[in-house]
Amino acid sequence: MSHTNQSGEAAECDWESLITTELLNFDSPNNANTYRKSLTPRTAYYTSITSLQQQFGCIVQGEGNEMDNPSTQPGEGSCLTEFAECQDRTASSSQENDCLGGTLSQKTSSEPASHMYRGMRRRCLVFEMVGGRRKHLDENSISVSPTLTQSDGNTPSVDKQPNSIRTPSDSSRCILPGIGLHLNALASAPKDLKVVKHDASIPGRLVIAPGSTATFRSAMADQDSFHQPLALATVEPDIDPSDSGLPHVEDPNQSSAMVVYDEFNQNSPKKKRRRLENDAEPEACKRCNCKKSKCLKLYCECFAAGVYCVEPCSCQDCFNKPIHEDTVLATRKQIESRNPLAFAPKVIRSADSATEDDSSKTPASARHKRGCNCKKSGCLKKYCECYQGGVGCSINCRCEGCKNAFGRKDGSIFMGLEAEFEDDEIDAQDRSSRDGNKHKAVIQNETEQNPESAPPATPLSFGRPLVQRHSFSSKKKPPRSSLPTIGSSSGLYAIPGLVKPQFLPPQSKFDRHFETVQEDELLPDILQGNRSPISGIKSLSPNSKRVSPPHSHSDLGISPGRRSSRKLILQSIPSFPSLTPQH
DNA sequence: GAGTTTGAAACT
DNA sequence: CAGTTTCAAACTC
Repeated sequence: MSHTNQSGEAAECDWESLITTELLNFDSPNNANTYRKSLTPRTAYYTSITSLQQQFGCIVQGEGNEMDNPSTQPGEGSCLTEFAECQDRTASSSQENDCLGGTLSQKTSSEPASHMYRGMRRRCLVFEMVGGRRKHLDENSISVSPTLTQSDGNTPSVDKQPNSIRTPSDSSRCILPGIGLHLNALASAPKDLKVVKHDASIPGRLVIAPGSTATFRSAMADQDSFHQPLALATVEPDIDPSDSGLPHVEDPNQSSAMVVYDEFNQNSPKKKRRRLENDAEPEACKRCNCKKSKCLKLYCECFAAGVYCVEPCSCQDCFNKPIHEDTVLATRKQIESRNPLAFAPKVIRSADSATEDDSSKTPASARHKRGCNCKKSGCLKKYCECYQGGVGCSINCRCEGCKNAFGRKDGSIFMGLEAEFEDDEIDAQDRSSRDGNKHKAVIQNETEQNPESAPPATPLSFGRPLVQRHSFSSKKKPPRSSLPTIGSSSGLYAIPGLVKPQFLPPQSKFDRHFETVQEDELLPDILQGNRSPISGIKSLSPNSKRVSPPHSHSDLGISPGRRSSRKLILQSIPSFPSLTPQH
């Protein structure tokens, strides 16, 4: 939706133009070869490209027939359909938002596997587009790998992407756009849709989503400006792959599907990095600074995020590049063999968080998968993965002296609320440190508070950025109004089930540009249908207890006993007007 | 910008 | 599984 705006069609036109141009570039044999080169072995990769092409082609041509491909894989078909609708709507320039949120949710019924993939669709309009395009390719006798197909289902919403891509003036085509979870983080956020400005420094990135079922390649076609950025975004399944029926993406192929991004980034990492830092929107992409790991270990944020290192990185001896795809994949596989969840999102968002009501956004809705092990930071600094991910600590955490503003491990689930009271306990020091981290969060608040205005906007709010979202006022502890926000952060993660927190860029980076994505958009059907108890402050459905298994109490960071208390707390909170958009 | 702190990742 | 080392981000000055 980001691309849609008040300007309505005008904007759309620009977008199309841009895309068209990029597409052409991409299509050119030379360019195509370039991209294929590194991925050639990988069907997925190829597919991705194809998808990309299709995507753009679709946009350019304005085709709406993607829909006629119901037979495609579950996620895909629906995606196409939705996408088509979105396009239509967009064309009419009237309901961009619907596209993202309404459309997706509404369409579900028509889809075969809709139930399963619904969540995915929401998150990935972009992918949907891809899917559509893919279909196209198929017609053109281009084989699409299954992997890709799956990917499509997860594709991020097109709406958002377009914006990012489209910025007319943007030199950077960073496609941050879409990104899957991981990408999200990278790409994300930063882009203020309205200001659609891309950080040139963030050329395309390869995103390898470990578990991602969907891979999206944004075509940042403009290679010139982007240094060949082919961004591929992969989205992870909202739910456990097994649940969705989607294969876990450990498949190398899938991994391979990445954005092929540039090989040009290698020069002067420091300069690049510096440039990025100074850049107005440095936050756009993740950048590492690895010196010894060759960017082939989880120490490397890029690698861990499933993306290739890019120009902005200051890494040394980096192997996390398309040219070393095989190495990357092999390493990745090795790591996964050791720990299958190594590349899985670290933050698990509980179902409830996805509630549509802003009020329902609870901080506790998401929790770190493994929990942190902080000893000295009090879980108040980004050293803490929980804190960094914008989620509260849970019983899974082994932290000491937990003061996580998003929720303490001891059970203070609802930071927002409790924070008010508990914060008192927090010494000034803690606060200051917290404030420092959240300095920019405040800005975000407005956006969150007016999700509707912003949401569509976020081209990709995907991503890590959530942290930022938890904005407390920079100067104070989290205001009540912010409570929801806190919770929402998790919501930002596109996937209700899984998110990649680790990639959340520093808050500071995101805050500014961050645009809210409605959680519900991302919320999988399952979650919606069955809201966890926590789900909603406002709405506690009878089914509230039917929480999806994955979201155990532990996930929520609440012990069974605590659950009830938490619930009470939430319920006690009527609603947060500020957070609840009134339109 | 350099140095320190921190905690995850990796290793033993 | 626990302890130690390595690593790079986060943070401080």
